[in-house]
Amino acid sequence: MKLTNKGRYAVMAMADLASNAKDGPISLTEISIRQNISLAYLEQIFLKLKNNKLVKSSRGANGGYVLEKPASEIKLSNIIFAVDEEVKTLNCKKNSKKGCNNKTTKCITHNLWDQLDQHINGFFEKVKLQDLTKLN
Amino acid sequence: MKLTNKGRYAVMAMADLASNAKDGPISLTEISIRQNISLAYLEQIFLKLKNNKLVKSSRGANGGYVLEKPASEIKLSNIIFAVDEEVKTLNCKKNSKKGCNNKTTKCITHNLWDQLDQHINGFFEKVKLQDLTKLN
DNA sequence: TTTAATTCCGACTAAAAGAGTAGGAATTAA
DNA sequence: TTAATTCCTACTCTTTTAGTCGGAATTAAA
Repeated sequence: MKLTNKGRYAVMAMADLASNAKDGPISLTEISIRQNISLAYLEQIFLKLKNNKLVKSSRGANGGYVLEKPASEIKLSNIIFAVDEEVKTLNCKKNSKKGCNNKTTKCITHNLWDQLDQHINGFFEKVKLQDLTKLN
Repeated sequence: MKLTNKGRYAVMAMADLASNAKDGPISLTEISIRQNISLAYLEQIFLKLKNNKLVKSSRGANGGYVLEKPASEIKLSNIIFAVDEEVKTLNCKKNSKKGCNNKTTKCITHNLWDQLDQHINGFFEKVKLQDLTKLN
């Protein structure tokens, strides 16, 4: 599975965006200071968030980002997926015609890991960006 | 969180041990062949499993391993924990006196990641080694 | 029209973790 | 005595993570 700082930062930044919404867009500089994440790193992350249609940008002075949709409609899975590309624990060879571990059959744990994936994904599917502010 | 090949291999090996139980102990060579995991790697893994009292060893020729407890009493969390040392997704600074990201407060996602940890751990707590054979 | 603030973009790098190898010592059944 | 086996430590190669860096493009405001 991939659940790294980058994924966490993305969630933090999106939550920041949601809870500090104001009239115009919010600049990464602001978020960088509030969340203590390097600006350059945030830029990388927001590029992906933007490509995944989670935020809209305006360039130039006073530019920045806003959420593309209401926070109630953004699932955490969307965010994680956007920056980490996959939420999968399954390390079995996926694309090989053969089964796991290059044997002809699925390994004993194959279904188990599948279930775990569903379990974790389910968690991130359930929680919306909006819910985050309530957790604190 | 750490959910790596090593953890998966450990579960596979333990399941192998459970389902191929016979009169005497089972050697790592056997498991290595059946599960297609390198012998040297298995040795590393079983060292930890043994230290965590999940298996018993007998040395010398015809030696090998047996489960220390019935498969119905071994939780997957025990196995994962034994080889991966921790099941934690939380990347926030843990031991620092300060909060996450060196700020004085917990980060927005702190509780969220805590919940996720519990969610995943709950999954591994529920499943027993014995249950694995039924999944296939 | 200039300047400063900002997003955009690709390339680069250092550190850590993952995945496994290698070599040999100790033990024990046959 | 020998072969099979666990035990143990150290090493190495590769991939991933977690950023940094430099500069181009854009735009509001002075």
